[in-house]
Amino acid sequence: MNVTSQNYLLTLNNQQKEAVMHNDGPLLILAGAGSGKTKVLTSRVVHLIETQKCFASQILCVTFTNKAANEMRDRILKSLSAKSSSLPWLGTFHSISNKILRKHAEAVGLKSSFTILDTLDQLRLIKNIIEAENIDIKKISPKLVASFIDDWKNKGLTPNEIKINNSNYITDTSLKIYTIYQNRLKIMNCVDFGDLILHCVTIFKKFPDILGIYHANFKYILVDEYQDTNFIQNIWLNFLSSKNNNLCCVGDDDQSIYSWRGAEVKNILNFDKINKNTKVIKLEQNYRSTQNILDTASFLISHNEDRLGKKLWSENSKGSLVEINCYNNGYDEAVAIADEIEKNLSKKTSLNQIAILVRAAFQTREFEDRFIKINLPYRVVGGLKFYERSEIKDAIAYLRIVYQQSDDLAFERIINTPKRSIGEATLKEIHNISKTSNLNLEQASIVYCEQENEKNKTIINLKKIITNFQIWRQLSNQTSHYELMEKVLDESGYTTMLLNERTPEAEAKLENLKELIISMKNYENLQGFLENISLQTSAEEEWLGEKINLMTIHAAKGLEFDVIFLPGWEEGLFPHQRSIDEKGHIAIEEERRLAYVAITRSKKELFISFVNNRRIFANKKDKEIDWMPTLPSRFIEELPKENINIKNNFNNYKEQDFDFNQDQLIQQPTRSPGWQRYQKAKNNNVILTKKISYSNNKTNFKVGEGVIHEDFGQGKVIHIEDNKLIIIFKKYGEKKIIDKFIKKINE
DNA sequence: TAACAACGCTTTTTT
DNA sequence: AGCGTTGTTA
Repeated sequence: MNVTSQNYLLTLNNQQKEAVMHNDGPLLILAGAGSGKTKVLTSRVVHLIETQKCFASQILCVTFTNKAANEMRDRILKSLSAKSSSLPWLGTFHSISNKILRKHAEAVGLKSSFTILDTLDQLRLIKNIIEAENIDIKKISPKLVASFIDDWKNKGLTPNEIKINNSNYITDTSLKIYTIYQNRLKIMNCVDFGDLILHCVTIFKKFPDILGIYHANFKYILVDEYQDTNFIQNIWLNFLSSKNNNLCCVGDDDQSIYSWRGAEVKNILNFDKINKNTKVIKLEQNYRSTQNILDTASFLISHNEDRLGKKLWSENSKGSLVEINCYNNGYDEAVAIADEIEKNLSKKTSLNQIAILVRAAFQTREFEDRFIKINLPYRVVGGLKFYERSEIKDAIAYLRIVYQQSDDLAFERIINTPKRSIGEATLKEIHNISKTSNLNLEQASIVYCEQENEKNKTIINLKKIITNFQIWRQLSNQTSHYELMEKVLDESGYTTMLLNERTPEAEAKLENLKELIISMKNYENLQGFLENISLQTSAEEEWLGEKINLMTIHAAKGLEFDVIFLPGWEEGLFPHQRSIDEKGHIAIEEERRLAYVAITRSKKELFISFVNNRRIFANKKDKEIDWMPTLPSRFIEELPKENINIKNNFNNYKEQDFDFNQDQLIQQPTRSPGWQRYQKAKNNNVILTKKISYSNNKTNFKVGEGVIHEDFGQGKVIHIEDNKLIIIFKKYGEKKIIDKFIKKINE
């Protein structure tokens, strides 16, 4: 080994170096935010290859997102001295499972050509089953069933392994649907996301010889974002690592933000207990953020009880204080943030280094509107998923049915798009034939056509499209997949349909289809394209050009920017009411971790803001705007005051008597709700958002005590922090309220 | 019976 | 604001 080949070691600190050079045996790296986690992982892979511990093809490296996988691949390949290496087993849990499952599909009763259903396909299938089984859709929604099925799969449970404890209509019906759902998937030769992992585990369990192949191949296993693995993913890992025991996991319990998807923090908390002789290395030096940002994040996360605890430190400069802003409404907030970017930041910072991170995807809209208006370029990251657009899904559905006749979901999707007079009633007939004669929908359609009057318009159209399927199927063996796509779009009438619409939307769709055809050229053939498309969340994300980044906090995980804006820190939005309702305390801790992730994305400057009135959605009918008066997020109060600077924009408006009339875009005949709220607050002495209290007063309320609140009615105290009470109200669920607005119930 | 228009209900986070 | 469901028309 020569010296130059060890360049990757030069810039590492001692802990990082120890992690990179660790030889065999289980290794757990607890890596705080910004501590060089990716660098350690990539360096370790490079180290293993350069020191000839194994070949590149013998390393299994698992990430959660394609983005992370791509970045890691780039970085590793750049550092390797032998440029010819490739990393065939670097990818997401799902993409690697896909690869494994294609090789051994028969072992679980599938054909290697199986199709991967996305969430929308999944919902459609569930809905079909609900209809076919005559279950009342009003009693149980497909979404709910889907979440049950996902939960079960995340726990590694197949339908016959499930034992329902507290049996009720919802769980029983969901289980019944789950059973049918799995059968339908098998018949259609389809899998969903959960199946990719679960089928692999089933294979590992049932076929030791197959598992042996992977034991022999995977000398080292590395896992990124380990805190977000769920039960079944962990089992998956344990199977694969059980022979060599060279499992290296990197994670941060404070950044666990996917429990709603089944992630179990206990995987990381118990790692060293389950894997004997685990070496644990903590990376606690932060290289990313300024002191102020880091302190803010650390102080906030210290409010969580359930954590391993790390002491992040940094040699970086103090930097500027974290700015806290308060605005009247979401529109003002968007205007102010756009102004800040336009006037102050765009001169010294690249727009690419600025990001606005939101709790919920819909929040980006207000910013988009503003940016369009003042002509600031932006990109929404992860927002509009290319392959989930309806026209793209339609196009792919055509290819799916051509590729695989059994794909009933694809058949149903496009059989009447464009319109061919094949309506609901016809489809129902076809379904009946399919069910009684055990045929797929295409075969059933042929039977149906023979039964019916051949002069019927519907029958003529149906015959025609099925003939087309057959012609295209022939053609798919002779022409390239992208030429086939072009032909299918033209001959099916899809292109004509869009052309006839003559709307800007239709034109955009045509453009997207062109883009699809171009991107198809990246795949070798039809099979390669269809096998991978469902796992590809976005077409080559457009990171080109100078643009402001808009995304959800979840999507920002693993990324960093010079300047971060965090709007919408309001109770109900962040922390999100729905998560509070569903899981209470545990959810608050997860929301807090989410806030921690958000803050720690920032390298230099951080702006947090909240508004007094959040617009929910516009009601078209009476053109009134629905407003929700909001309180600042409890997380605002949990920030360390010596690191933040509260800029009170609220006061400016108060001097103008808090009148919203200068707000030109929202013209309202009456006083705005914000004004009304202000008046009410003034009279009732209710908490005003401008007064952010840091008092440490102790309260004389007790946990468990019954209380009453003017607006929220009766409730019970379930948690106390200083003078702030968390109360479950009978009607409004959990809220956090300062004690002086609460009365004891018997007073 | 299919296509089109009007109504109305919902919005967390994702491979 | 966008989609699915329901109601109306051809």
